[in-house]
Amino acid sequence: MSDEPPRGPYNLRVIDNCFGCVTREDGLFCQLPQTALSTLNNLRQTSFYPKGALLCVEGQPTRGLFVICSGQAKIYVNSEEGQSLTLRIVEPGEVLGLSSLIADEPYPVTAETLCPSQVGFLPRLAFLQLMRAHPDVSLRVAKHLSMEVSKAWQQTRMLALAPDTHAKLTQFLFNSADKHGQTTAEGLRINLHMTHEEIARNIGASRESVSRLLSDWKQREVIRVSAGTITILKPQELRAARAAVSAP
Amino acid sequence: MSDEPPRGPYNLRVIDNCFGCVTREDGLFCQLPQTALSTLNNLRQTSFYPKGALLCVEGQPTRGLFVICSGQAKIYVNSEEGQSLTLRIVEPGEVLGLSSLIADEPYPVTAETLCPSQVGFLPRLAFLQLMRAHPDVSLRVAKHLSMEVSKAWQQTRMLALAPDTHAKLTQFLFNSADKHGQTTAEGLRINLHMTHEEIARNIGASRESVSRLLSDWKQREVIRVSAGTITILKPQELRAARAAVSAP
DNA sequence: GGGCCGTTGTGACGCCCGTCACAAAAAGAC
DNA sequence: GTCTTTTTGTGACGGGCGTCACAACGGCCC
Repeated sequence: MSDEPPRGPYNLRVIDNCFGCVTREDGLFCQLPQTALSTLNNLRQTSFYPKGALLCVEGQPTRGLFVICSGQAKIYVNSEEGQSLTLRIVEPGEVLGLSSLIADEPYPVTAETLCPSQVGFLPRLAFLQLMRAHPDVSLRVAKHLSMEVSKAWQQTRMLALAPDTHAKLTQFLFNSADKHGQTTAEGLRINLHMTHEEIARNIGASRESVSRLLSDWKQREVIRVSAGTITILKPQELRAARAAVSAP
Repeated sequence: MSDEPPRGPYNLRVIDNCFGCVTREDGLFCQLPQTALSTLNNLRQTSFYPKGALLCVEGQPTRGLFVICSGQAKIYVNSEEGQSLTLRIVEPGEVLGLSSLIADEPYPVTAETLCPSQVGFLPRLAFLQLMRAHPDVSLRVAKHLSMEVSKAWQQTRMLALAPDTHAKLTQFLFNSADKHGQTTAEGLRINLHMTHEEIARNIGASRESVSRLLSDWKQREVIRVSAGTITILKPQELRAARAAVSAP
């Protein structure tokens, strides 16, 4: 179509200022006074990254704040043994690196784009000045960080308190459903474009365990799997899980 | 001594205002302008709790912010199966409940005093007003929350990325050493007034595993244990651990 | 000192799950 | 289409660790 707006690198739809960006109502920078938003818009630099680009690397000094305008990024940490644990997927409108920027610490995690993405960047000092100049920004930052704390504890809870892999995978599916799920006649449909390997990294388990559990559930018709989506047919049976396993 | 100040309940030394309290340089409320500190001092209520008192309970609405003036509290979460995981020990000068207050969520954790403690309390709304009135407070809150985020991720990392219990216990000892440790001629001395059971809860392991590991290390003279203190005699051997186990 | 209770030390057992190995299937590349 | 690479499905194996069980030890209060 000739009236389509021009596309940027990687054929991404370009988001060229912060004013019209209403990706999320609860984003860090949404609903700020016009003056703050305007300053913000002048400060920001925008870049386009291919899939697999590293936005920041664990241990490197915090240069600034990233805002995912479009696309997705995953944040993860690596153990000495080489295995990695995915902590969170950052969606459009969300920010990345806020806590380490303010605490003045190195990035505690690595962030990698999952698909071609447009990413805004705010240099560290500029952002700190913005915070000082606009108390509203500080308040929003505080609120945002609170949500991060809450998510972090939830994650810890999920990983450490789950009695077994089964519970973790179940939890993971329901969490994903909360984010990208939709209720259909059949059941809860989840758009999950992840390999078993990636799921395994999210819950701190091995790829084989994930495969085994999923195929077991498929056989028992608790879930249905098809190209990138998982449908939970019997949610209650999934939760009951442990009892079902010990039954004959 | 007759010139000792009078003691409060539980024979605690009473801290009766925020001005002289210099427990920590990096506390949430330290180094604030006098006006903010003064408002703060007027708002706060102080209570004394015995050992084992629950300051807040997981899932309950957030009533306000706690400040540990003296004593200690542990924060923990419970799994459905009844086992609990200790997330952190809150020391004098630190606060508790900040993130859920700002995010306007229920307390995500339970907090319990570990010994008789003096605890300050700031009601939710009063604190939010204070934040709005004093941008400095917002900034400090943001900084504080950043540190909480960083601690939370570290914890997650420790719990989920450790290959085995050995690694977790080792990590736990070195973390404790960073907090309460002192270097002596023998080695790194740690003041740990915790039972094996409590340690186990900190690292998400069973009491027996902790006992077994510690007594193994005692026999091999890697550590020395005496009434409430553990001394690490051979730090490098502790870290090497896994290799040593598979050796004949 | 004796009794009681909380803590610690250890053995036995079993199961979950991580690892290795390899085959089947699916998805791209050309 | 064929070839290659990635993803998925399963079997076998073994080790770590959680659980149960019980004994030994120590502190504390009468």
